[in-house]
Amino acid sequence: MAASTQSKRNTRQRLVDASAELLARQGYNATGVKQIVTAAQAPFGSMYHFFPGGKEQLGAEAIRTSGAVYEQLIEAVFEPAPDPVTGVRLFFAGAAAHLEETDYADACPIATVALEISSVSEQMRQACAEVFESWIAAGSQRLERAGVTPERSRELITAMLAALEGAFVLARASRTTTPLLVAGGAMAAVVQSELA
Amino acid sequence: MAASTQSKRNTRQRLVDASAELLARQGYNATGVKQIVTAAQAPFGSMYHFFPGGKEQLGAEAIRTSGAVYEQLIEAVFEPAPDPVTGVRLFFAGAAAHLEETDYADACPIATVALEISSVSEQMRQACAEVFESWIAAGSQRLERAGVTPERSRELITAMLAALEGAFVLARASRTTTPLLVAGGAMAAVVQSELA
DNA sequence: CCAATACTAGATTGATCGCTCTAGCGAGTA
DNA sequence: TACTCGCTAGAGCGATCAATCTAGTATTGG
Repeated sequence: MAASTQSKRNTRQRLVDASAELLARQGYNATGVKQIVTAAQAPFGSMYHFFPGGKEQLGAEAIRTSGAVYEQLIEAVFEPAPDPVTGVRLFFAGAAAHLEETDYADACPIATVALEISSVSEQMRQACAEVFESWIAAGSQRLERAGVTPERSRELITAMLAALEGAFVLARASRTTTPLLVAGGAMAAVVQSELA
Repeated sequence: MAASTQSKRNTRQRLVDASAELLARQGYNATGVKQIVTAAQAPFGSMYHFFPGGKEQLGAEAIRTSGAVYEQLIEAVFEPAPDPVTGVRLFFAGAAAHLEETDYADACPIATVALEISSVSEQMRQACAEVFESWIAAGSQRLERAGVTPERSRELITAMLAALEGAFVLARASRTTTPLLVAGGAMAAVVQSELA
């Protein structure tokens, strides 16, 4: 029974993980169900066994998983920073480095899907919205600890996330990391003046 | 000859215009060739007559056209502003209003395509990059006239465009205009401190 | 008026899409 | 051993994809 549950978890989880990666790199429409099960090394039949809602259900779960993983990642990057301002800089610089290392493939794991699908699938749109919301909430807490009011923290983090997402768009199109560095600089200045 | 050239221009142009609109709303992968010719009320055969490079060539041209149209639009929105700071605010507020009016369908005409396709089609990626570049160049000129150095203008406009694009992503996912308003406020502050 | 060219028209192709379906495997229970 | 049931396995469905192909109609220059 333990082994059975284990293998079940594995197959299911492999499907979600493979989806998360493919969705991040190619978006929703360009990713086929067949491609997902192949990448996950999962049997085709299992996909509709675990996800009777089909591609959409699997996609929504993959988005939420990506969201949770990246929330941890955000925390990890901010943690070693001595203050919020250098934290912001480090964060954008880290994103730039990672983007370049992956040949401009790994940007935001859900942005492409969010743009593609928000007007088509309410289920997927909601998943994306929840992930963004959780990121904003996590970031806000961090700023509040630095002495910023809750409302203002939320505004600043929302603006920061927007700058990050947009910089990813520009960076992927231009194959340059400058948008990330420049946007990071601008947002660092905003946070700076807020703390002063 | 005049009539012939006219009709030729019309059919070709209708294909480009219809593509531009569909690409903006649905992205590249979700937009079918059949859907384009139907929307353009153009004969299917004409599409491959005018665009032997197929969907990709038509897409690239549509992106460039959208870019040119929106560049005019940007200028028009900034024109009546008394100073750059209120110009920024007006711009983001206008984008928010328009997004809401179109039920969150009309955001950036090329962002979705840029994210979807930048890692797949070099031709399309380049078209998107050129459009972003032209927007940045146009915006920079405007800031330079307010007394900011060319390099700094470029940086500020790049950050502003990033904030705008990212705010669109968040706004479409959350079906809220607050990301646009908040990002606009943050960028207005940045420009403000630059001019002071 | 005729030949050449530009454009229209849509049937058709092969590939791929998401998904359903039936059949059977294998581990746990009685 | 028999039975159940979670899961595997993949053939195959109808639909749709981008693109090609052959005919055809206008329009043009000679």
